[in-house]
Amino acid sequence: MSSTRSIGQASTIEEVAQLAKVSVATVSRALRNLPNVAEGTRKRVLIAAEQLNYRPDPNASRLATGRTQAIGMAVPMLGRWYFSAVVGAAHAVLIDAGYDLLLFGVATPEDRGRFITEWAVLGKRVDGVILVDLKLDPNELEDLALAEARVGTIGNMHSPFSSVTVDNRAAAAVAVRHLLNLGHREIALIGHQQGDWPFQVPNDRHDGYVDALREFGITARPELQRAGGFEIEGGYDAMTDLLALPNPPTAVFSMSDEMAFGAIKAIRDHGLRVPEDISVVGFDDHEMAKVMDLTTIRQPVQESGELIARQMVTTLKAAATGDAVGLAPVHRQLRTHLVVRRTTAPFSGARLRNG
Amino acid sequence: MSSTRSIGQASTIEEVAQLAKVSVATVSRALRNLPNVAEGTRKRVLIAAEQLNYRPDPNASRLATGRTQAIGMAVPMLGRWYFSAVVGAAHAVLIDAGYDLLLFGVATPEDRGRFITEWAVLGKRVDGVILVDLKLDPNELEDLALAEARVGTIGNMHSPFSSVTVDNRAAAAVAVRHLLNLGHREIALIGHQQGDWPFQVPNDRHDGYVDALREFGITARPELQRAGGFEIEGGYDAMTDLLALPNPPTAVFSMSDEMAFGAIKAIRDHGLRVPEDISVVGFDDHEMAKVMDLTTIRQPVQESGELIARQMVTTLKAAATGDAVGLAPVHRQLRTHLVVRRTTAPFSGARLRNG
DNA sequence: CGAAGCGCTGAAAACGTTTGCAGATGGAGC
DNA sequence: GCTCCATCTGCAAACGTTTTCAGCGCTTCG
Repeated sequence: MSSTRSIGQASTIEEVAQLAKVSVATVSRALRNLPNVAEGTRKRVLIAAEQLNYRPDPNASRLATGRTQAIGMAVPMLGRWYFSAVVGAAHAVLIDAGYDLLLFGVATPEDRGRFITEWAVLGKRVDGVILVDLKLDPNELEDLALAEARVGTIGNMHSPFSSVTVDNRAAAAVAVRHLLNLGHREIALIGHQQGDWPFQVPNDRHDGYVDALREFGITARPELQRAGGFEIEGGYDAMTDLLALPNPPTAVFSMSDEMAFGAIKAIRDHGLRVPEDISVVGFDDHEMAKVMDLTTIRQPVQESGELIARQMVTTLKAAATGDAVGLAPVHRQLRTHLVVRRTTAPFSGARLRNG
Repeated sequence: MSSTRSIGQASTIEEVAQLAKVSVATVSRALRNLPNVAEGTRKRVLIAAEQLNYRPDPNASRLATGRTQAIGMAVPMLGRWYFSAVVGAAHAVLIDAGYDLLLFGVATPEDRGRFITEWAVLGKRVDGVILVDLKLDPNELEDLALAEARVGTIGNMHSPFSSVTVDNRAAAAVAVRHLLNLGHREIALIGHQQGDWPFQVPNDRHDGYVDALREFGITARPELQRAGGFEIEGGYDAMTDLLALPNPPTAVFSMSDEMAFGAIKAIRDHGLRVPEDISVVGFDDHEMAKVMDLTTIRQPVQESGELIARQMVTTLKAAATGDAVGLAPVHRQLRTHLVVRRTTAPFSGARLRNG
């Protein structure tokens, strides 16, 4: 009985060949279901392989073929819900298609550079790379193109590579417009990043915020815009600062639900109520948004991960078969929509004042 | 200016050798900082390598050495906060130590088997494997041992392998005792799993729940124990069921914070208050626990990930240098503690009744 | 009956490293 | 001057696959 599941030593294709009384070439062909091997032979090989519990050494394959059957995923902030959700969804698709998934955390622009040049392009670790919310600079784009890297992106569109995006600018505008329509005029923004920031998404959402305000004849005021680091804590701190303003905002648009959660907590800790005193709208539709009754912009997170993974798989298939048309990048823009829950309410008419 | 960062074609060790006018063997040695290469030579090689932007092909290295410089992480439910936090923490350590991180989602027992035998043991993809919350059966243990696999585990202790754990049973007992001390007697459990379940952790927490009740002379009642799938939704459903009982519980211990969040939502949707009507205590100290004011058991999630990763790195170093004592497994048990917030309160004396 | 074609198989050359072994060089000790 | 040793270097054999090319035996067709 132990014979059926005993693992034994790793065996080589050579041993399988001997046992099946064929050459290694034939074993290789038989196991990969190539044509041109007689049915009887294939069966003998399969039996021998089974008996020896043979598994081809992926490193040898990779060396011989130049293909790795692995794809890399570059992700800023692995701990954030959005990213782990995307990775989880992509993972399922990739494993299913027989690819290994290598994870690469990209916290800083330098990391990103290292990742792209050393790891992805020069280091032959993966057949393709999925970039989540990373904005590439022209040099990096060129490097990747020169290396004929297979790239898919989520969050940003880079025209030479397939992408899955949402219209962050329009979606943010929808969120802010919702607040404006409720009568709010002093609307803060949490998540704004000043200066060079290696991500595009926050910039787009910022633009949407400005757009919506402008429609109502309002110019965005810098003191109402706060960085939040896209974490709960950062949202909390940003909101705390906003509450200390002489004229605190009556509504807040947060670029991520997690920062919104922190903001809500800060508001409550301050003795104020959501939405009666301050309205809050987030972005993501985080799984906790329902629990928190958070009004937010839903974006299809899992679906994005799945789609880009699937796209990557087809791209690689096209590359393998030399199908040029299959290699053309495809860009998909998925829909978002506003989910109104209970953290937003009409402007009461009462303005808060400090000092 | 483009010359400094141009990536160019991947170059082989052969070309570096020619440029530096030495043999490939010397290049190999020089780049790996082996002794026995003259300083002048090493410099020539470094310059040549730099100039050609050379990076060794990892697959060729792996084939030649049998080492992969990669470690695999097996994780059930990639999307759950706990797991992504652990992965994130481990990732940082591993990348830093020069290892690649391969992710492997293990949703079912079959997955786990496939992972262990085919992927980790027979497939030479990784030098070591970190198992998060996976319980191995004796066969799998034996397979891994036979293959001399380097294994580290989080959540469960398997004596032949290094581990980082917490005392789930004792910690759960602390949580339930907290409720008992507040006067609660009808205490429900969310997260209980019936039948064969491939994870140990829930079983331990279940035992702790039973332990604490027994100390107070209470026998755990099956109808108060509900599975919750360790997700928000599951917690919501479980709580909804509990609320429909003729005599609903006055307090709930949830095996994870996420299920606790769902439970709280269910209680509120039912028109009841937390903690006035029902107390809730969770497990994890999820980053949202603070926002939700959830009383919970804090466990050192990031620290666990870091520690097991570090342990893996030292184990592999020991294996490489043939240091037998360094290979001995080390088991670390980290402390948990109860964080009392505001979802627990003394039993009011009023029992809820349905029907 | 010979040539051509087809289906199957095997020999051997890649793929790009690492490493055991031996050789070359030069200095120290006698 | 010779031996010995230490230091450095190169040759060539691995590592375990894939893939090209040629060859073999049969059938088919002219």
